[in-house]
Amino acid sequence: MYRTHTCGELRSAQIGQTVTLAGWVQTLRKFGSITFIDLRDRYGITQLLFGENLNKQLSDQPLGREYVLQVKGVVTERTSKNPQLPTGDIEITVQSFAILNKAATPPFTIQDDTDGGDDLRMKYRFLDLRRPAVRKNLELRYAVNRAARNYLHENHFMDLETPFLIKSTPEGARDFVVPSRMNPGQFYALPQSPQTFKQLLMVSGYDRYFQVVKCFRDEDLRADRQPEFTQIDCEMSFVEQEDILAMFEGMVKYIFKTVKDIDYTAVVERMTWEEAMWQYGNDKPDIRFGMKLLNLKSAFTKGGAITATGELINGAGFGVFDNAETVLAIAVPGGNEYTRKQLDELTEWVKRPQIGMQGLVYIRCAEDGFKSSVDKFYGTEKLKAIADAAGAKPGDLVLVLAGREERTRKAMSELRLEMGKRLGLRREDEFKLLWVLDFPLFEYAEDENRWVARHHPFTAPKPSDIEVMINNSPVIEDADKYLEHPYSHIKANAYDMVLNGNEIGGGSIRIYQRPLQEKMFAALGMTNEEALHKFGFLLGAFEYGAPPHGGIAFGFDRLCAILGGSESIRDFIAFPKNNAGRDVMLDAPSTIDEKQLKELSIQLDTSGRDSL
RNA sequence: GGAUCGGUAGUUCAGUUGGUUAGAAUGCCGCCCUGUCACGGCGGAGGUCGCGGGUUCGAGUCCCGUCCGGUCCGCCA
Repeated sequence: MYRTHTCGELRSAQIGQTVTLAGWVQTLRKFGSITFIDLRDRYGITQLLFGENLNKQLSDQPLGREYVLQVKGVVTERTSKNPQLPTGDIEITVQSFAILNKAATPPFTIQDDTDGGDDLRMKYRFLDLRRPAVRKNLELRYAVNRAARNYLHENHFMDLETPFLIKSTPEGARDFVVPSRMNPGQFYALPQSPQTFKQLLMVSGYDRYFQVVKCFRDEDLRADRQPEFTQIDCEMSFVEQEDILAMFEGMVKYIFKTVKDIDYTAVVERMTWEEAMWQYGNDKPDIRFGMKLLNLKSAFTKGGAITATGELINGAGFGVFDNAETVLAIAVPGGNEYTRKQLDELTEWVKRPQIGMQGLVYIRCAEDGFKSSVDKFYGTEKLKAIADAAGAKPGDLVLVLAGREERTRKAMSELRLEMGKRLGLRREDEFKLLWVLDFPLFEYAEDENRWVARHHPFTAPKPSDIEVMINNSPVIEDADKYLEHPYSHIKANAYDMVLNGNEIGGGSIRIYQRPLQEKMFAALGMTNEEALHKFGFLLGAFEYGAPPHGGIAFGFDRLCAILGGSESIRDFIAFPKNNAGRDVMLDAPSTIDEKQLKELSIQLDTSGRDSL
């Protein structure tokens, strides 16, 4: 037996017991004739004491950090206890030991505040994973996984596996493809999600399905985006949107309770997509704080939300604002304190290429008046009108951006988040859920002059919009006036779950009737033949009694990262890829040899590349 | 495809307007130490300043190119 206990479990209750431990050497502290060793495993650290009798034997052989050590000894009360360690009241007085394996000096220290950079950590990920901080993340991941499974199991969902080698249907993200040796010149694709399979399972009568499943998308990476990632993928039959929302806010609340011991008793807020875009400039608003966007000049929704004061402003000789397509403002609470230098810095911030604004107008609102960057142009009256319209109180700072609609809205959304961050309003330990509902079904793709599915092509329109879809041709006669096409107003029976400004889940009620699904494919510009070739199996299945159904998929990695208080999902994945989609430990992807290529009937086009 | 920040000892970093032998901390090696737990003390080894080119009497420092990494935009139904 290698061990009787782990390195994390012994307490003063076990004093006097003879135990055997095995683990890794965290540190050695030598004092001439005695030596302390901290022995580490997954469960914790236990101090070992090597007395005079063993010290010579210990010094006679090489022993260093990360050596694998087995010791037998007696649990002893420490003369000086360490309150920082759960096992700090005791130590093991070692009677005999064995070095189970040597270890080279690790390139970085195995501790929470490691001295290793990301690149190095990824190259030696197996060492990085020994660090308690990383281990905690993976433990959290497992806890979330387990909680989700428990909840879904209790609610009669069945975990069913779906294939990874499937058919490429490029619509949306790029597919990863896998060549088929037995079918020369043909390729499988790795699934971007098990979407069609779970719908087929509904047709088959497995009315509650789930899977914690890998999905693959060949797109550029981000801190919160990996080419292979994990979804909690779910589907239900005989449900309406309301049933799905109830079931899955239940799941997320259950996860909160189980994993974080948070009683999320509040009602999960809801907002339409249009409200989200209007009030936050963003389809996944962070509602932990206010600072809503105010449209001083509405081009966004037709005349809808201009306040009485706003109307006063509109077109009343406001210079740059008059010519701008959109003028947006936020009121930053307490922002009056901002110095000129800070405001200049903020102006530079919005002028960065990533934000891309020309400038930033500010109005400091003090008790005794207004001070702004546009004093030259506007009198107190107009400044007051803007401040009032933005809902600013004395002591606040009004920030105004103007320009092209889409860019300005996006920039203001970013600015709002940045200000929220600077003011400490985005607390890591505060969690706010939100459903965003009523997304548009279609998005206009300028470069192709056609409609694309905003969610995916299996999403059902709102029942009230089905007629509009069936009775109108998808053809866009005048590209400039796509907004006037009836299709641009069709709403989807789709929903996103947003947590602290991150989309953690998204889904929809699906189309389950062949004619509507065919109409959808046609609306996306597919010919009948194409539709049959790509999705004939699904259309066929819909002929054999497909039940009404819908579902949702949660971004598992992202959910874990947010619950763990991190922006990056990499530390919640045991073996992640780097920015360029590489596994630096394996050095993958890599070339394959001629023989493999030949078997796969693949010829590389090396023209225009450096020869290898 | 684009923007931006970074690359100097095993590691994390500092390195001034271009100027003598490129530093610190930590890690590593050796010696000393019986109560440490970030142990301590003394000593030591350790550098292709990412790579290539250029400017200069002289380049870690300036310029050009390139590679690698981080973050972001585009992209991600």
